[in-house]
Amino acid sequence: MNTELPAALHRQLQADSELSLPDYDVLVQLTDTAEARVRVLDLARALRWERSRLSHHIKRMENRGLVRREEVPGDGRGAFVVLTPAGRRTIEQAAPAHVRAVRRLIFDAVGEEELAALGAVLDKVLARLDEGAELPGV
Amino acid sequence: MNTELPAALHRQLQADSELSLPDYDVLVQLTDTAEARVRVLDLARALRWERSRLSHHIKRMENRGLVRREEVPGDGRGAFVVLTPAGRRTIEQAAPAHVRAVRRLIFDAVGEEELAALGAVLDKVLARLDEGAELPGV
DNA sequence: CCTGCATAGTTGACGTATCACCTAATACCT
DNA sequence: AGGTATTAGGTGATACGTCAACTATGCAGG
Repeated sequence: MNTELPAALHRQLQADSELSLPDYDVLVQLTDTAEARVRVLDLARALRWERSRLSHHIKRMENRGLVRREEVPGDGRGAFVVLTPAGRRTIEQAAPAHVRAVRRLIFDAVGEEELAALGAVLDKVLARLDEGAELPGV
Repeated sequence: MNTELPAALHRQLQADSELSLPDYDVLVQLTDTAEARVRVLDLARALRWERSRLSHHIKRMENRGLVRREEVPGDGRGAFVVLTPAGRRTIEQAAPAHVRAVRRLIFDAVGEEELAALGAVLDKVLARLDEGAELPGV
């Protein structure tokens, strides 16, 4: 399921818009903030992505005109990622169908109490992952 | 979780062997069959992979000497994927630590009845995915 | 000031995944 | 047999992710 569910959502997005699932995740983060402007590191944390991955992805999205980078006044190292008007238009156009797809594939299928049980299980495994972050000793 | 759990298992495999998680999955399928020899299409179905993906992956594994292709006597189009001795050695050496990691991250954390609940939820969503295979209408 | 270290972010190389398309062999149908 | 459709599998282009290494700025202690 952890491959086929994202794959299905990805295909739906591609069919209805020019966005990939990761594109969508990035844009959601940006629209969720007041200024549609986020520091790269904060964005990486919110998405639980590596900085490197985000950097590559932002570059691709920048080439397509969905976002752009901007300098940070106080800190010469930092960078903002900023939603462009085109980016905003794109996600606003793509969101409804995506939300419907998520509802149809998950929430219509599962039921509330099951969902809670699922959440509990996932949290436990995530906690395991965090505590054993230095895995390779097993 | 669907990104970080595979990522953790992947890192563990890489640390303890020269295998990636997909490599491991392929090798498991091969060792699970009597002759360590499987038709490409059967392998793709068992892994729930696209033929194309499998073809690319087999080529990479072939270059590393883990598997090799073999002709099918009756059918000039087909191909077997065959486990090489090196491939067998590699997976036998890698499996114990991987099994331990899976147990530690999942089965130690979750508990039997929760696991059953999890399975039920995943099955429902998978059923949704199959029935709505022609998604993009939403 | 200046040396050293930490932080923010980028880059290049490489493995992986998908898509659209291609080739060759087989099956089917008359 | 001859023509068409189907099936098995492979390929090239491109996007995605990770790792290791890099640049440049900031910052702290002497």
